[in-house]
Amino acid sequence: MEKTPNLNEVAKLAGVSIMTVSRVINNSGKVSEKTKQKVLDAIKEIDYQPNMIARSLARKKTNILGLVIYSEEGVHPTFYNEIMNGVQSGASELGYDLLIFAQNDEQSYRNRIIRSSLVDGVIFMGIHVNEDDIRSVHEKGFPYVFVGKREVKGIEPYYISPNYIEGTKVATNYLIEQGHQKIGFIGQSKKIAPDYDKFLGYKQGLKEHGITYNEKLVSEQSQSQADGYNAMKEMLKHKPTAVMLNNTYTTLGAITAIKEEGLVIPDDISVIGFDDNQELNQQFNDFIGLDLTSLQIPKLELGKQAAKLTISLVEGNEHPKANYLDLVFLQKNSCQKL
Amino acid sequence: MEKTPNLNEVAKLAGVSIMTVSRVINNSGKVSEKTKQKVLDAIKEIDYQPNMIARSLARKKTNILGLVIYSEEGVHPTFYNEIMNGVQSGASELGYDLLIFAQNDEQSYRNRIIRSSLVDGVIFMGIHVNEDDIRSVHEKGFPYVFVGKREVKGIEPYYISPNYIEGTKVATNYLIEQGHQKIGFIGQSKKIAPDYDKFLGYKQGLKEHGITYNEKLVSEQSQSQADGYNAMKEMLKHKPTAVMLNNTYTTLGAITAIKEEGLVIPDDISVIGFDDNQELNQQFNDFIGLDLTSLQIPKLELGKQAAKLTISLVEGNEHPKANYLDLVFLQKNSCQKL
DNA sequence: CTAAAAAATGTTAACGTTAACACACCGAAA
DNA sequence: TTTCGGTGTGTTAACGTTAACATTTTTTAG
Repeated sequence: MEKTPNLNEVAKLAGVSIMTVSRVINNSGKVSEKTKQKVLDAIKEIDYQPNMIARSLARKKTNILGLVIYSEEGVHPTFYNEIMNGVQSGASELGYDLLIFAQNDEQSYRNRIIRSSLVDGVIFMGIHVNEDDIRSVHEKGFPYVFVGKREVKGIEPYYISPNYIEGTKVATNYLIEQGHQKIGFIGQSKKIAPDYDKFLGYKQGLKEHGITYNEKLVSEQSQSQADGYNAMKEMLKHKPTAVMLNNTYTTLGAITAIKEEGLVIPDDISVIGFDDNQELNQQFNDFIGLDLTSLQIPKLELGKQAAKLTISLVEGNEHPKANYLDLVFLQKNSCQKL
Repeated sequence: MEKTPNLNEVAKLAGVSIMTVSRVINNSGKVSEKTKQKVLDAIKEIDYQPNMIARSLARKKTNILGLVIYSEEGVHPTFYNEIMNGVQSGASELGYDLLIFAQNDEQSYRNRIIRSSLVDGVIFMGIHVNEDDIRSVHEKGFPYVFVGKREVKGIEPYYISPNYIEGTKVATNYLIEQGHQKIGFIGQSKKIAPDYDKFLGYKQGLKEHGITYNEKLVSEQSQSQADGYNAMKEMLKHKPTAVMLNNTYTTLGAITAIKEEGLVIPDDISVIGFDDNQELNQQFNDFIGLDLTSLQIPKLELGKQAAKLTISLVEGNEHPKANYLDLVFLQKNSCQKL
């Protein structure tokens, strides 16, 4: 590997002190136009690039964000990956780089990374984030942000989350306005906070229109296609005219069940899904030739906002602890109709 | 933010010099058992963590790998994301961290990152990698590895790639052994190297068994479900008993076409797909209730190997320029039968 | 018991940058 | 003319670690 030039060599070439070069590079302090030009020429001539490590050491700031991903069985990695792309993009826009950690790292990243001055702030992603990790970071006053709504005993953490409640409420209202009265909901899981929020929004929507909540039209099964299928099979006995689902996977299962019963979407029943996995959803829509109405989670934007919030905290700004990102409710007529 | 302790404070507390502490931390040089214990106690007491930035500066090595992702229109991000997970994991296993760059970064990462001493090596991922970027890195003797087979004029780069040719050859042989003679291939694109390799393997397989290559049974359409659908529609006129496809998307399209013609998989026609997107593939299999035989791209392993190769280069080892990773050929009987 | 070798520890100077302060120099106001 | 304030530049000491060498202490061999 070729040796990279440093400030000293630039300074020598330009016939100035290294501080002057540093000032030119950082656009800080006063430098005469003439000197500036000399320095710029020298930099160009030897193709100088500032050493980020040395800079970080001197500034006590790396301009790097850590992204900790707690992936786990049963959670589809695609979901996090898409958010990660957003985080990367958001960080990049503000001149920050992104360092990735995964929970499965052998050594505890907790000390290795966060406390080793490698990153200025950290973003946590995933459901089962280790509470000790959080406490450890929190106590040091280290800037951190969660992706997704989060409660930790004794700590009020910063988080940014899609507004699931608002999303399903809007969708429910929409269905009701279309004339639906018997609207089902599949995927209410008390264990999974986002799923429970989706359920709450659904309930609120019903309430706003004075529609009585009917337990028979709600299912707790919330994970897989099989869940969606079973739930739908059962629910169809009670003749809903529309159904809302908590994610892409249950939706697939539900559709199978609906078809099996000889019902047609949207003529016999309207379906609104939740796009956890946009690519899957789209490919699937192509395949079945349906253009399902669905609630979109703006994952890219979510990631971006998470990055920006973290950076803002790093830079010492104040923010509310809870931050919500509105969902985009996609209206595709082909799939609701009474 | 709380001030983090440094070597000096540990040294003072333990009553030794900072070098002794450093030696204990790095397990280098000789330290008596007694002193070692004192130092360890001190480290524990003040919860000391080495400062990675300072260490990097002193060692002139960051133990960070850069991953540059050239994502682009038409390429499904899931594919790269899965590889990335592998890269992260492989790097982590060897004590390296991973810094992510995306092509859409405003500033040219080329100088900003790779040449700023932030990373020890870099992995390029994506089809349209900028040749100038490569040349720039290459000339400095900076360690870099491609994911995917790569040719760059005047440069012989390191790359690690799935062995597509071998994969489709094995699959073709398998089909022939099952008794198939009229085997179609969809997705031969001269523009996309992996797709062309897949085609080559198919052709080799035929040749090895003395089966005449029939142009009518090969289609160049290679991207979307629509491509797969159209190609299959056309090809079915020539009555293949089996068909091989280049990716998950074309496979979905082809299946639609097959069903439309009233044919049954695997009774009337055998199908072998290529799993670009494992999650999609699996969800899809669940949905249609078929267990398609398919060629799996070991993306996680591919990423891991890319990381390991890069690190090995960083550490000064020699390697062949081209490195192939064998595909796993999944045999699921339910989908081939004459 | 002594010299030499080996082991344990310490000192100093990097690594490449920036922060903080110091110092010239020049024009303007008193 | 003196003094002040600004502007442009330089000097020095961090930042926290490790490499290289230096020194002290302990062990071993004769």
